Amino acid sequence: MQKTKRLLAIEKIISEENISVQEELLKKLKGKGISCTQATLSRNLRQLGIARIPDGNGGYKYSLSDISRSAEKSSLKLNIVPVIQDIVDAKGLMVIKTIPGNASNTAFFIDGAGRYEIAGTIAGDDTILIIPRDGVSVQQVHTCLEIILPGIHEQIKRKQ
Amino acid sequence: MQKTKRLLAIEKIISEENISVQEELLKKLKGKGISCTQATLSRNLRQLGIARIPDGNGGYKYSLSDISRSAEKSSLKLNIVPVIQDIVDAKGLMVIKTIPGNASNTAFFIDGAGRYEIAGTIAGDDTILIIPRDGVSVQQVHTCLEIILPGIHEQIKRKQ
DNA sequence: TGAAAAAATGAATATATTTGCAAAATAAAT
DNA sequence: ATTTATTTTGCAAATATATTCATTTTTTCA
Repeated sequence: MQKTKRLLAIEKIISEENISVQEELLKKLKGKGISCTQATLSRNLRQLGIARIPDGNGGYKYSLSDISRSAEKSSLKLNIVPVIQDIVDAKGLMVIKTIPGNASNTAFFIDGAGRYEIAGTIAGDDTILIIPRDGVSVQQVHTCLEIILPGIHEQIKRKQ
Repeated sequence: MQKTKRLLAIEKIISEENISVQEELLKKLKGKGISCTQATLSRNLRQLGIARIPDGNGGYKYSLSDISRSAEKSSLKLNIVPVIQDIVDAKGLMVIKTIPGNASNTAFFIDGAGRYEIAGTIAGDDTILIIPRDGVSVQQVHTCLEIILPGIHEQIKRKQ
């Protein structure tokens, strides 16, 4: 799915570089082999909650807006990451293991991020099933998880 | 000072109501007896760090961006303003007098706002020296201070 | 699978925002 | 007080962004 790929790429570029107009972002995307029109970009930015904010220096830059950022900064996240024990891909789905009793908190948090890539989650006591939206690869969901819970993959590696 | 009054009014309106386009804000201002053109408004919004962000509902609204918001919400501000006794310009610098023992808190708060206009501050017990960045006038620092600590000039006037 | 519905997209256009420049207002300096 | 420098402002024009509408693509459902 072209759109998901584009949304991810947009988020990534926005968070790494200073983009001040959409045409600029358009070119960066083209550089990554992703192309669309400015109109589509405008719509995508709105969907992602990305805003054009004053950069404090007389200019502007695109940036995740308060809402999306607050989800990102949430200290909850700090509590969530450590309870995750393992992530296994299976049948195009993703299974997350947590320490006992923590699956539903974690799933709730993941749901709360409102990511496009994730169709839904089901949580038991210590296991969460993540169902990617059709057309979204498990790899894309990994990327997405890393966005929601930075450092998560690194952390799992350490545990193993 | 017309501009300061307008900046304050803009902040207030933005934080109380949902404004989605500048013309709308222009009308609200007119209703309060403050008038300017949309061009000026655009410039003021940039100075204030106010951005047009997706409202999560398919629309847009103006909102203080993260930086200004964190400065604004701080209840610290309410404690800071009253301890300021006087502001005197001297030699292109600015000297702020506080009640005894409060200079360093206040300077810390001002530093925290991360304003471009201010190169740095030095605080004693009841006196702060504010050093404007090269090319920044004392007048600009006044405007900037009013942004960081709304109502501060009004308050000093009252004390005198 | 094939038809119907929904979602995504581009082209062109409408709307909104920003900016260059000159004039006006304000502050600084003599 | 007058002149000089700085800042602010409005106007008009330039840019940038959002939206409409028609079309294509994708999804849903029988």
